[in-house]
Amino acid sequence: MPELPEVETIRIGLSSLLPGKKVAKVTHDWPKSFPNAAADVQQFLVGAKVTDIKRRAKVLLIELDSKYSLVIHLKMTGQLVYVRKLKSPVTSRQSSGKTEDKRLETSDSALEERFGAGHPTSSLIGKLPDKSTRVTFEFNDGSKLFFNDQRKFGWVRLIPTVEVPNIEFMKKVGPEPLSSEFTGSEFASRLRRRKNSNIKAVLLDQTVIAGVGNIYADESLWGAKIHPATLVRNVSAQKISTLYTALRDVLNLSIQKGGSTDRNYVDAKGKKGSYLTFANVFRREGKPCARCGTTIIKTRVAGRGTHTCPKCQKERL
DNA sequence: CACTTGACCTGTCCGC
DNA sequence: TGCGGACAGGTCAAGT
Repeated sequence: MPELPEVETIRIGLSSLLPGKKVAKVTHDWPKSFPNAAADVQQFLVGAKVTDIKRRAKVLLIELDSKYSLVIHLKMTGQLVYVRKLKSPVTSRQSSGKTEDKRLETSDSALEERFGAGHPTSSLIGKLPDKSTRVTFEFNDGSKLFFNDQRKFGWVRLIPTVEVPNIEFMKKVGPEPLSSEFTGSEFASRLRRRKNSNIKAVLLDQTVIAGVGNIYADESLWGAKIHPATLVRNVSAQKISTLYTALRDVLNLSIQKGGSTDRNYVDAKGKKGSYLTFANVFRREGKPCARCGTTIIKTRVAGRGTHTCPKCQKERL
């Protein structure tokens, strides 16, 4: 579920938390989640300082002063949650100097200050690590970054920063839809390469456009009043132009709202995103369309659960 | 080559 | 209540 807006929200969060911190220790429990050789981790990660956090498509890049980068894909259920050590350990009557208070402070307390306990924007995160924690990065100040991934589809790689553009995914991934160089005409010409596919499958294809997943495909198609199963060759130039704008609008709005939390997604501080309260079709089956009041339905297109307004988005194959 | 489907995983929900 | 199966949906490999 982390799509472009969710990964971008995490990037923004980590950018205010990690740069300058030095990696002290790394542990992991699931080899596929972080397959790098232990020797590389020791040589290029432990002791390295974070210099910058970047994003390309749905991939997060944590750059290090060792000239290596952590390349992270959250796939469906991945989370990157940063927690710092409690500033003032709870006082204990036990003999001093024996056991340090090792509890970590998630952002729950700050959230509860703002919203109250149990508020819908409160954290999904309990005590960390938990059973979904795959990799733990510990920094020299005692703070930690947890890579959690219930379904184990996500991964972390440590590779030389100069090699990042050469990995297979980076070589074939399409342009960033929110980049200022990404024009409506480029959008149209890239879509047209796949004229015999349905338009939803093409939006989801990362080699066509980067970063769009199921949520924003459905939302943008509703915005442009296009049925997701429509073959690209049957979509008018006018509609594609409308879709270009609708897609950028929903991505921008979602970044503003901290992304979409459907099930697992949380930002770098463990906080949910609120975009779905603004969504027009995604997870709104059975509810009225905001434009015409017709009941939103859920079907299957391109192998995915697909949400549409049957009146606004006429099927036209 | 263009395009579609299955595999990778675990947790949750639904029907019997 | 327990149990099997469908479902969630990003990406790559394998299929048509």
